[in-house]
Amino acid sequence: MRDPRAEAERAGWRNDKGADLLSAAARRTCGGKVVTGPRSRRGGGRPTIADVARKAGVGAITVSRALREPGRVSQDLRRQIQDAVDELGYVPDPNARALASARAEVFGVLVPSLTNSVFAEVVRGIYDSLSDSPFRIQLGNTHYSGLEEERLLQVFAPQRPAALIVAGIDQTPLSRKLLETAGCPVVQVMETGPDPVDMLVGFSHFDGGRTATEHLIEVGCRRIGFIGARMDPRSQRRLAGYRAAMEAAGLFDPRLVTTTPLLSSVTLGRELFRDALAKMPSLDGVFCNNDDIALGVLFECHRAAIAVPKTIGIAGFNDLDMMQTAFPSVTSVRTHRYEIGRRAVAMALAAIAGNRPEQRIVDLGFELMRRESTAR
Amino acid sequence: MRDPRAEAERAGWRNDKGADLLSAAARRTCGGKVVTGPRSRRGGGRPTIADVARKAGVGAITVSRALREPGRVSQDLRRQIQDAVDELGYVPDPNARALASARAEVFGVLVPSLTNSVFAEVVRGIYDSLSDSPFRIQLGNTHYSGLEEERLLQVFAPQRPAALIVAGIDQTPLSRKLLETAGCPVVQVMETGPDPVDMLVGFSHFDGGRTATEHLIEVGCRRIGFIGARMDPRSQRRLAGYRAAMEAAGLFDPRLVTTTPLLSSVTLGRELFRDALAKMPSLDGVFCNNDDIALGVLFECHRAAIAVPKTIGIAGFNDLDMMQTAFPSVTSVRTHRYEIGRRAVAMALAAIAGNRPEQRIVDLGFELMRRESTAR
DNA sequence: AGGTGGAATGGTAGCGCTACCATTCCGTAG
DNA sequence: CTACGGAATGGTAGCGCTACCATTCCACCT
Repeated sequence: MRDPRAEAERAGWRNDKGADLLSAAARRTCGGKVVTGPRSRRGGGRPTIADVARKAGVGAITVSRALREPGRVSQDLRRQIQDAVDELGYVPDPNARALASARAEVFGVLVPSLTNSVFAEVVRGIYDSLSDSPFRIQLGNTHYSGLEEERLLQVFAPQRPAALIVAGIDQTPLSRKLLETAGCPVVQVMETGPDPVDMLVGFSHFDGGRTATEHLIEVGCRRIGFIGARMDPRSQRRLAGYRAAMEAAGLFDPRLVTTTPLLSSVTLGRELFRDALAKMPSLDGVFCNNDDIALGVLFECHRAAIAVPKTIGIAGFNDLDMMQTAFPSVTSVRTHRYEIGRRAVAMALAAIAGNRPEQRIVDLGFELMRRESTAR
Repeated sequence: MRDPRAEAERAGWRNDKGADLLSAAARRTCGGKVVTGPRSRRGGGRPTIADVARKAGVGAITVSRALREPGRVSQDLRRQIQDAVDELGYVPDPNARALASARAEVFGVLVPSLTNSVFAEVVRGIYDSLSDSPFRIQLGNTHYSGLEEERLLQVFAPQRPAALIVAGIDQTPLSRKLLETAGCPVVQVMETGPDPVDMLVGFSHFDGGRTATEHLIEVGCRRIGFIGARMDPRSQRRLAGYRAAMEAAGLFDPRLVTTTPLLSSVTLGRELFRDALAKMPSLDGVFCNNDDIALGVLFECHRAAIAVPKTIGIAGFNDLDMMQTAFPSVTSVRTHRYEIGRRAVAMALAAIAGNRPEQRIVDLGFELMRRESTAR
């Protein structure tokens, strides 16, 4: 199974010194002076655009054009060049291309978490939308940190990406400046707001939080707790929506709110719910910051034999698949994560192509999924 | 808030024709002949290594060395150069660097899914391990398809990545050849096996499946079903482990096995469990391909008032956080996904540095977490 | 004093591609 | 018939960096 040639190649990069000695030995000397031939192909022997041009009997630049703007090359040459490309197995070097054109075919994507399934789905939408394009994706994990976001933008910008997609609208001033001066389309995602850096696709977390809370009030809950983890700006807005609904109904009480900066998880949801109950045993509803928390609440209700929705109504946020299957099924605010990713890419591609979307701010909304957990 | 200069810059790339006209207007003519000065900085005015060299009063190559191999430059110059770098805000251009050195500071990472939290955690381990290194990450989603994996490898290879990390050991022959001839360290992850392309970090899915099944047998289950979705090679090996344990105990019956090629989800787990029960109502245990499925089974048991573990014991795979919090808590095979990502990077970095790990195959094992769902 | 070897630094020549012209060749208008 | 303009193609000169030598300088030996 093992290919000895490949093995030898691997040995090459294992130790650069070894490789140096080899090439030194292979060097020719002539009359005491060292004469070096043309530098041996560092690229590992892959064909270059010049090889294709030679084979097709045209200039290198024509090959370049045939590949990038086929319309500008006559059909005959185009076919000839394509044949040469196929025969040689030529693949353009993206690094050389980026250097020469001062523009890399890369989308920079910054998300606060790779494991939070909400962002994972946005990222999946982005990947799926770009899989047939020449664009690669450079993904960065900001860990919900503005400073980390700044750092990553400073790493991404020098690569001159074709577009940048970032989560949220609460960039630090430096991050915002980096985005503004990146010289490429920028799409902020997952939220909505009046003043995007460039383009924006998302929905209103405030409205989502308010809608879910209003629903709990409608079905007869009165002492409705808010349980939230990792209170990032989006969670804060959901909390604000909750608060607005509660205040409008004259039901708000700060003791109803239980939050933590810790990263969200089902287990943490259970613990926070226990804290909330200890603080306020008469709770008859909870709006959870997200579905992980809601699931933790649901499990604790099972464990403590608290009837859902009879004793306590539960509403979550995001509508993960499991919420419809849970027992009882859990009311949640469905958000269109995958579609946000797709839309962000579509807008960026349009801008790159020169026709920016007329609508710079796209609100994809949300949908309240009423289920058993609030059916009272 | 809006910076008009940035706005203008954006207008520039909106329409290349516009930019062309601008620069054409700025071109000087002299005696009827068009004279172009040195090509205007396409890079957008960012400082280059030559600017730093000039400022520091040294050769460009010395700056390059000071940045990449500080040990080979005297301390005086090093400081001088660092000052110039700081003052100019110089950041090396990764594209130029990759072109000149025929080696990009990029890790190529191929996973079958971005939303499956198992791979998300591997990816997180990889990102966290590389966040302080100069290496970037190029992530590819194979969608559990061998052909897609081939396609992505053909995209990645021309970029001459510093290392490749791929999920699984079941590459197609072409993919395997691409990996072998990539000329960089290759780490296969998530599984173990005798014949890696280069290096390997993972665990035995067969043993995991067998161990979970043996545990169900030990606690007294006899008619133990296997429920699995998206039967990728790893799922197949878990199934094989299940089968081995069942056959060893004289309990195997093909009607106990319920699988589907559909993508795994909690909802699908519930449906498959209903199918399994319809086929075999006397089921007294289930080993689930993964925790999503197990959760679906658990919810269906709640809904159908099937006592867990009394009537049916449930075991899952991967031990997601929620399994310990579920009610009843669910027995699962804990796998070390994050650590696999970290270890893969550590091995690749060691190989890049020239000292390949003595151990090319690392088995990180797994741990059976016995919980209420099998406490009979 | 001359030789030797190593450390520090620099010059040159590309890496593979594309921007920016220049050139050629046609069809059409004058 | 010539001038003109546009379409198709090519040549040249880099993009910003690093590999590969060459050079310098010094300590240390013989």
